[in-house]
Amino acid sequence: MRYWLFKSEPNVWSWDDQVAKGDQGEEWDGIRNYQARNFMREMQIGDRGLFYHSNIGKEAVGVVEVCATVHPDSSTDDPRWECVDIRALYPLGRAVRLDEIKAEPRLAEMVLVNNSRLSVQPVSEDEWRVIHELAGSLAEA
DNA sequence: GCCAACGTTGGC
DNA sequence: GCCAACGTTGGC
Repeated sequence: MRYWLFKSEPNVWSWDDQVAKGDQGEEWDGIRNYQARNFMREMQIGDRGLFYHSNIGKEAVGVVEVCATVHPDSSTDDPRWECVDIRALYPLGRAVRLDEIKAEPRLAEMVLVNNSRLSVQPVSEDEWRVIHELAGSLAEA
């Protein structure tokens, strides 16, 4: 199983919106960046991801699971763009803010810190554990 | 609201 | 295939 991070502006699509979709999940559509799309192509069902609020909040708020592998993005006719489906699994014990992530030496290599514009990105297993530690959540939840 | 960083586009 | 111009993202 691999770990990822999904960025969303909460005024457009928030964690609460994601939770409201329930177990059926929702397309992670609208990605128009090759790097991000290529990461989605690597995703497997059951992979986990952090749900991160950009712009407003700037914090990781919950954990999602990939529930459909990559398929055409229904929000465009352009065949270049594909996406996966994700569903909400559980909220973090508390939100972990970007400034905390930047202040944590063990997270200095996170893509979020070094390439803040990439909207879908991989997270290492160590980083995954540290985020959960900061959130007061069990990584195995 | 500003602007730096980055990605994409298109002319050559 | 280079690179200038432009558009977008996202932190501040």
